[in-house]
Amino acid sequence: MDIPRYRKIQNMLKSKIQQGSYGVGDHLPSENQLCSIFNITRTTARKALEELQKEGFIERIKGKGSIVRERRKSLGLLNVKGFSEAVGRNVSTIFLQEPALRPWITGFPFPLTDSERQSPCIHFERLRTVGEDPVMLENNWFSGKTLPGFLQSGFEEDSFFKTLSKKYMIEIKGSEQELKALPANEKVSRLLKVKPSGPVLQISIRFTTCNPEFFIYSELICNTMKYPIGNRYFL
Amino acid sequence: MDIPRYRKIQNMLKSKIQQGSYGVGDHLPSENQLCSIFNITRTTARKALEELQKEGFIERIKGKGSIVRERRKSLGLLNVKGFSEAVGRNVSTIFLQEPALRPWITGFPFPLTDSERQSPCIHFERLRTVGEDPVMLENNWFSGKTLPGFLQSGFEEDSFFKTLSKKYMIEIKGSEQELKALPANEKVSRLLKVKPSGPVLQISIRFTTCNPEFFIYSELICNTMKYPIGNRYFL
DNA sequence: TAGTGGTCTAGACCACCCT
DNA sequence: GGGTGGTCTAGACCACTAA
Repeated sequence: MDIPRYRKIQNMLKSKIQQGSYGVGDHLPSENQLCSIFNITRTTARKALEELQKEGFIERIKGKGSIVRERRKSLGLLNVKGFSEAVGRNVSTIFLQEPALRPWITGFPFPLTDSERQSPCIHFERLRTVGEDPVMLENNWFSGKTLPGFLQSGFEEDSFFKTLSKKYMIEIKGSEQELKALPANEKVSRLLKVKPSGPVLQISIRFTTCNPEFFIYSELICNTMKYPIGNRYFL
Repeated sequence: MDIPRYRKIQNMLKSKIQQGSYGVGDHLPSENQLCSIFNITRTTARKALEELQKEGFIERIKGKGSIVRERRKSLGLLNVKGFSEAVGRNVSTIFLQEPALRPWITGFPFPLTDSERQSPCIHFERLRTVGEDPVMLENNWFSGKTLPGFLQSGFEEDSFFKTLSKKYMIEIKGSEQELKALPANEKVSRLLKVKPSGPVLQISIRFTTCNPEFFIYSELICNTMKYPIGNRYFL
């Protein structure tokens, strides 16, 4: 395998947290316990836990241990992950435009690379709802050359990011975001059930991936009145 | 000293970047060079560089080196830092309410601890401008018991966070944020020169510090039309 | 081929927390 | 006092980059 050992352990612990095997406030195995369980050194065990801390799943306290954090109810952790990892369960998604080859839009706040400009992009548009409430209008664009067969096959587990990871081995490495409060235009107002010119939050994101020439561009327009956007950061 | 060696090196490199000794695209010393310069092992050198990467100052590329990143023009890196570290130089600050003991406000999205509720808080309000443009209305609250003498003495280098660090040894360890697009009320509209009910971005933040019982609560209201809020995140 | 960052081992000492 | 995470040493092998 070329997946590092710390990442396997990190992913295993993450699934256990997401599935509820570890609840909020629970202690994960300590560094030394991980060492003996997996036959690794503390450096490797630490790395797995540090990554989980960076992702916001746990808090690490000297003398105490690694403790599962409370996940706030807001549309959280927009930093890197997609929608479904962020909120609870009663989330649904409607495709307004199915994935297809389309020209790049202009006016996006991040510059495209030369190689991206040379050919059209794959684009799709989705409306995300929580219960009965439409909450977010989401557009995604990326170079059409990098993901062969993307238009033919569907999403894995309805998740764009899981599809990238499982089918194309593309992992998100980071993101740049730009936040703007805007008045809703007619379309946004209708779809998100905001009154005309009512305030909506526009989040423009450029995701960087393990392929240094492949970026994903997203624009999220959010009705934050009922579901504010949550966000955590650790040093 | 109780400041770890990797942090000293990290801070030294950070100052050099901020002062321009290392420009965008320049290579920082490699891990091995740092080892021999400072007589440390690679673990320590790596830690210093990894922290700079987390803060968004450098990018680390296998086979190439640690390269100073471009800083975007938007009000960047709101994740953890204050205002002055984010934008360029022509930033000014007006106190609308000087620091004083005041009762806690209600309706803040983060719950206060019992110990915080028991006594009034220190609060101040500032208006931040870039050039001629008022850009952000900032309110800060924190427990009045933890920072003796705060009301008597001024800010170091006009920076709240530097004052915390230098006078009280309080370092920011992380933050939780909540983002909302709101219509401007009369006061905000007047101060930020937004039309009445025009959209503004409200960022509510709870900063966690090295003192686990001391939090700083901030509310930023931003006119994002001309200066969007920028944000970076790395895994 | 030499240099870079990424991963990993096998130890060590420390401050801090809890009992 | 025993366990936890935080820091650090002194090595090693690897994949990747650039000359």
